[in-house]
Amino acid sequence: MNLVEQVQQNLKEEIKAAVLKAGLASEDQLPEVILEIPKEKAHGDYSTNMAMQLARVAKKAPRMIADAIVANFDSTKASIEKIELAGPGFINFYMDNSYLTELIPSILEEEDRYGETNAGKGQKIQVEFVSANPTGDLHLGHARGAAVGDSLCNILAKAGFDVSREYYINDAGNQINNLALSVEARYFQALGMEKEMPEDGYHGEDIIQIGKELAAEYGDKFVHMPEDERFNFFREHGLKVEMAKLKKDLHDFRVEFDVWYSETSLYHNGKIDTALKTLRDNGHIYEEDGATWLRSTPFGDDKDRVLIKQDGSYTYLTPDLAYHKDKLDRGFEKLINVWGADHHGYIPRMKAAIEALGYKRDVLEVEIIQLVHLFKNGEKMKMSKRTGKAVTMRELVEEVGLDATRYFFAMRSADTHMDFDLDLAVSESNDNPVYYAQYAHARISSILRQAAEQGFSVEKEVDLKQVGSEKEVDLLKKLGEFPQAVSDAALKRTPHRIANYVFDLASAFHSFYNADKVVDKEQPERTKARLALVKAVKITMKNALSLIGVSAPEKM
RNA sequence: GUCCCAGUAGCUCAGUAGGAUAGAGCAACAGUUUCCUAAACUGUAGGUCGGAGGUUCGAAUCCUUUCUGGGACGCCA
Repeated sequence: MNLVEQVQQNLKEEIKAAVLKAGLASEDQLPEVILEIPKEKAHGDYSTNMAMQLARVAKKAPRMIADAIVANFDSTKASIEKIELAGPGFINFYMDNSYLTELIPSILEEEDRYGETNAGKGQKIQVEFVSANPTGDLHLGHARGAAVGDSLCNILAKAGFDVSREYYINDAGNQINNLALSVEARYFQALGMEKEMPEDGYHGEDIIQIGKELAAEYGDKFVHMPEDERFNFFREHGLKVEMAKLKKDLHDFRVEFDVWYSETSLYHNGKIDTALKTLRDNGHIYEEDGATWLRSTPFGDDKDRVLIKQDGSYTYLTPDLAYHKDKLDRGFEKLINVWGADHHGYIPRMKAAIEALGYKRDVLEVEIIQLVHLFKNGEKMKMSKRTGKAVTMRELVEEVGLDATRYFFAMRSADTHMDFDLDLAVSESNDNPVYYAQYAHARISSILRQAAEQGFSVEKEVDLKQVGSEKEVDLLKKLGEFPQAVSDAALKRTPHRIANYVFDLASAFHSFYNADKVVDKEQPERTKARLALVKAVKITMKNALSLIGVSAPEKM
């Protein structure tokens, strides 16, 4: 438990004690003590609505209850400077904030580890994200999914979850056949021969490129090859090239996976059969119209789902549910799937399948990534995978820059539609929030460099009484909130909160910077204390930025 | 037609498990540099939280209904 949590814990205990002492409620009637940080500074550092919560139990007016609580409150045990009653019955606590300075040495000590919490209690959690078909370039929507998924994983890990990041490769099924036929067509075309693209072919630039490369390397070697042999080659080759490209693009986007899970492997290792057997044993399968169905409606699905089609092949759901069974068999207690908005309707189906397999439906959580609209010169840009004119993730990063792209995706809550303003993201002006945060880090680096030139060094043991100006206290409070922000973002699966935190911290720092001078030869003791403070900010900023995949530059 | 998501300042978005006078950035307006990076800071102005009912001490938040925008409703993946 860190310092701030400790102080909050003490305060909660004392509130509880006061309520009991005042005889307002018995131990088992006592609601959980809710502490909040008031928006308004004038309302103190913390406030509680305990008096209002107790109104029903104690059958008294909230103000009277609040009076009784305050009268029985022992201020000496909880770093309280003053208590006030306000509004309908809020109790506002003004802290003796000198304890906050203790944060400085503790952050300097923890360094990279600062912000780690035990909110996840080591729970084994698996996050599946991106999982785009290897049939073309990653585009805008995938980029958002990748940024959100990766940030979420970073945050979960920081908050004490045991996280595995996985990518489900759809390397089986129709789309891969279409990939093979598309590559084949582009290959023939590269040789100057007529060949039609398949009906559901992939028209991306990348497939044209593969065709050209094959033509250049092998000439017309494949033209004369038996058709099925040729098909197999194009299939394998297309898959190989697409996967390599996918992995590289994601790596360049600062996204790494622990497991790349092949759909095809489920066909070969019998896991689909096992899953089907389980469903059959549980009595959730029936045959009709020459197909095999999952009776999913009892588990909240709109209609039952086909698992094995008339032609004997599986639907998309079948290997996917086998994959999810495998995840659970591997011991994960919680599964998070990060899906695009177009898969929204797939959720009840998957949850039903999980329940039919004998697990609790709540082990699966789905985070939906809403659509991204790209704006340039105030105009909305169209995207379509079919025509191949989509803006790819690579193009986006090349144009906008990696840090700005990651930050822009991280700063919005994932389940709302997003307008991505290209002009703003590209601009290196004060309009751009990415640089605002990075600039704080660069500024601190600059201060530390100059302090070093003047003979100062950052020490852990400093005279903490030197720290106490209004801006310093604000900054310290922000620093202290970081672990809580991490826990919160993790438990609520809301990575954008970390981006908000980054912004708030930067704001608190810039404000401090303009009010208080750090390096001052006339005041060596205060300088040392402020250097330590500023170094703590630098550490925290870097830690927070890294959670959302944004770099922390020393210079700008 | 059914289901899901969204609707908050001119624009883009927050809003912490129902709390106090709903916040921030940009845009607008007015200021700050003999001083560690002005990619910064300080201040002013800007709102019927889509509309209407309801639940209670108290609602942007929960419930019902309605309007608007987007998405999903395959033996596609």
